[in-house]
Order: sequence, then C-alpha cells, then structure tokens
Amino acid sequence: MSIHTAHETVAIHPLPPLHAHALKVACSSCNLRELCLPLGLSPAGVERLDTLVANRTSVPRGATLYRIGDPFRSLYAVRTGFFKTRVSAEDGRDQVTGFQMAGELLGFDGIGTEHHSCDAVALEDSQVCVIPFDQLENLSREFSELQHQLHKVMSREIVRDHGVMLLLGSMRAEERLAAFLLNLTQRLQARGFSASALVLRMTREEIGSYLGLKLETVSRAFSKFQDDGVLEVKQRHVRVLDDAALRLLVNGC
Amino acid sequence: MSIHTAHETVAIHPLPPLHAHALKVACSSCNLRELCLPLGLSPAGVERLDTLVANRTSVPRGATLYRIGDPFRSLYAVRTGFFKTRVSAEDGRDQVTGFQMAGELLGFDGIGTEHHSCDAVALEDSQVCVIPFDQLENLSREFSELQHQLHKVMSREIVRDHGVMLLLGSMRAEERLAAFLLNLTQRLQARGFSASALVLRMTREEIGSYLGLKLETVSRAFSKFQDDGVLEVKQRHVRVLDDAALRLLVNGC
DNA sequence: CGCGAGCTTGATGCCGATCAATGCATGTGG
DNA sequence: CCACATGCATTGATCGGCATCAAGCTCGCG
Repeated sequence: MSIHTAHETVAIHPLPPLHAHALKVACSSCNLRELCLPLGLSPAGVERLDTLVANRTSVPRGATLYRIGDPFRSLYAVRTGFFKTRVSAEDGRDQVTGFQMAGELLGFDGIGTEHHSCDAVALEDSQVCVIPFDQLENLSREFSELQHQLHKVMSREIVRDHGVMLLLGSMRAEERLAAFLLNLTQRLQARGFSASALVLRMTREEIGSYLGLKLETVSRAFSKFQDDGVLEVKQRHVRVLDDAALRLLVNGC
Repeated sequence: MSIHTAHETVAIHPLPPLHAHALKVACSSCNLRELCLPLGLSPAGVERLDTLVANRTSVPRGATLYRIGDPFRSLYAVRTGFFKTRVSAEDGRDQVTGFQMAGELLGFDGIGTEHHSCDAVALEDSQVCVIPFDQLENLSREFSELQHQLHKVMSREIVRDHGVMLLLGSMRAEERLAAFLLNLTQRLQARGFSASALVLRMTREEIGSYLGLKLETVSRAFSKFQDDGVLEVKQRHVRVLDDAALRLLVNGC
C-alpha cells in the first residue's frame, strides 16, 4: 500500500500495534459509530465488521489517500483529521467536490469503474480506517442493517451533491459562503464541537474551488460578513455571531 | 399509487395486461438489460428480478413520478420516455439535477431519509418499471452480482454529479453547453441512436437550470455554435456538425 | 530576521444576468 | 380557415457581480 505526498509517492504503514485497551480503535468502541457504518448494526454485526476493518493508516497533511486512476479496492472512514476530494478536467482545471471529517466515508467514486475518479487529500494529519469493499459487500449480504446503512450513506452523498449543484447553479457568492459555513457548523456540532467557533482546515482557494468562486471573492465575502457583524474572522478562525443572518441568506431572499 | 400532473394529483394505473408475447416487458427480454440493473446478473437472478419488478406504470408528459417529501419505497427504471429531476430551495429557486433516459434509474435520493429529496418530472409520455426497494435489497443479498451492479449504478451517479459540479464551478457558458451536448449524444449513441442528430426533450430554460445559466444565455450559445458551423439548430432539433470542436471546448482551453 | 504561503483590499474589465421586443410554432375556438 | 392566444425561442441593449490584475499585509517558520 502506498500514498502520495505532495510531490512524491511514499510507502505508508498501518498504525503501530497498540495495546488494545490503550487506544480503542475497534468499531465496537469507536466514538464515531453513531455517524459511521456501524450505525444500526447489531453487536454481532459490529464484531464482524471489526475483523474486516482491521487496517488503520495515517495520512500526513498534504498527502493523498488515493488518486484519480488508482484501482479501487476499499472505502475509507475518516477516524481523525480532515480531507478534501477533488476532480480535474483534462486541461488542469480542478474542482473540490467535498470536505470530509471524522466519521465520514470516502471512496464511493471508485465503485462504478473499479478506479477512483477523484483525488482524496488530507488537509491535516489524519487517520482512516480501511474497509475492503469486496469484504464489505460480503458482510452486507449477511447483515441487512449493514447493507441498508451502506445504501443510506451513498444516497446521502447523492443528495449532498444535489445540494451543491443547487448552490453552484443558482446562488450568489455570499449565499454560497453562508451555506458552506452553516453546513460546516452543523456537522461539527453533530460531533460535539461548538456551532459558533470553528477553525477552517482549508485555504480560501480551496473554499473557492468548492464554491465555484475565486479566492479573492471568498475573502471579500468573509470581510463583508465581518463588517455586517455576522462573523468574526481572523485568518482561519471564524466565530459565527449571527447564525440567523446566515440562514436568511441561504433560505429566504 | 398516484402521480401528480402539473396542477393536480391523479391516480395512475399499471399498464393494461398484455399478452406476454405481444410486448415483452420482462427484464429477461428487455432490450435495456445491458444498461440497467440486470447487467451481469445470471439468468436465474434475472428471473427473480422479473417477479420483483412486476409493476410498470405510465407517466404522462408533465406529470411527476415522485415529489420532494414523498415517502420513498421504490426505485424506478425508465423504460421509455425522458425525465428530469430537480431540487428546490426554500425560496423557490430550483435547479435541474439531471435528465434521465431509457435504462437509467431514478429514486436514489430517497434512500437516505426514507423520503424523496427531489422531484422527478416526465418530459414526455413515459413508462417506468417500479422496483420496490426493500425487495431489491433482499434479492441483492442473494445475488452478489445484483448487489454489485446496484452499487455501481449509485457510484456512477455520484461520479456524474461530481462532473456536473466541475462544470458548474469552473466552466463558461459555451463550455457547459458543449459538455451537455456531448453527454447527451454519447448516451443516445449507447442506445443505438445517431450521435449527430438529436431532438431535445427539454426547453432552453430547463437546460439553463441544469447548466446554471439563464435561458437567454443558452439560446445565445446555441446561436454562436450555429454561426461557427459547429451545430445546426432548429428549435429543439440539433445536428452536431463538428463534434471535435465541442470536445475541444470541454477539454482543452 | 527574512522568506514565503496565504490572506486582504483596491481598480478595472468582462461574462452572463436582466430587461425588453420580436419571431415562430402549435393549438383552440369562432 | 383564419384570428388569436400561448408557450417557447431568438436577439438586442444595458447592467451588475465576480474575475482578473495588482499591491500590500500577516503570520508561521527555517
């Protein structure tokens, strides 16, 4: 197994063996199991899933978990850290298609063609659980709750993408940024973090790529929100002061 | 079961019973089986799928197959006709998220929440096969090829959406239209139709909504292509004269 | 301390939205 | 069969939002 750093490909290794009780990495004891694949699965099923998801790997900041064209073998669950996925056109233009945080799954893009169609890049030092897909399919033929959860996660990914299409197709710059921030705070909140104070893991340029805007436009929108008392922005540190104003921008108009 | 016409909800009926040999509607004899769910499935599996997909319904032009908020129970395979799917924001803005033709599946948006998150509207008189999803999950636990094909179709939907995000996020009007036309001709060709002569099933406004453009911009782009000798456009009848020029617009820059 | 990546802010220009008028096909009722 | 309405498409004129170009600024880090 190998991952790619920004400029080279290096071998990566499973996490060093740990005393089982020192760091509980099993699905059964993972604090993300209510967000991840095990959701709704019986204890017996989770135990089986544990044997399947034996492999955890670290991905340093800036390295890619997989790349366009890589053969598809596994899904990945983010255990810690933060990722972006991006697609590229032939001419070099690329587009960030999503940001993934703890408990979210990566790799669905590879199932259809047996090859990945996007890059997955760690935005900070991260750890992922490796889920061999053929084994996951086998197990999900045994456990219908696992099967259904897998389908739900994929369906939500489709729905999420539709939401981004709506954003890209019909919203203006400030509305896009507001929608982006609300989505982030919501997901952070679901993980027990504050809904008002957040640290962005990505650059203005990456936000812009995701939102179909240039980095200067993103920066200006941040400044505008700050002037209007909606946000407090200091580089990547953002505090949401007027949550309702953001909602109003996204929904009403 | 009911569908909604443009302004009202009306009962729809399964297609009238047909002499089995008169019109073969079984998956096993469907000419779309190489594009649809049965792909790769054993004869025994297709036979089982046939019993599950017993219900076929007609959807008249302008009617909706399902709507945002409708409870999710089934996937739908387009047998004949043409659909669009669209999502809407609270303030009424909406966005066409896709166009579906024969052999393509509709309804994945509903799995995650048990309710549909978009509308599916017939753009011409159409027929769909109704695939009860719980039964499909049951059957796909028995037939791994069916399970895998389902996953592939969902994965391709995700990849397709990523492509649209790239288009919406980083392409200019003419490039978007070129990409749209190439995608259409390619899919039509896969169904045995000409890759150069096509009849658009959707209005300029619907194309514009899909591409994140206003209808006037779409119209101007068509006119531009016609002036440049790339297309011949007469209302909804389009002939591609210079396929390579379209490709160049999309890929190179 | 000084370098560089990333961020902010300003000035200008362009692409596509908007507003508006006309054209064209289809269908309906007199 | 024509008159008229209606929905859709085309084309022109103008406007505005975001991209682009350009110049400083901030902060982390070797």
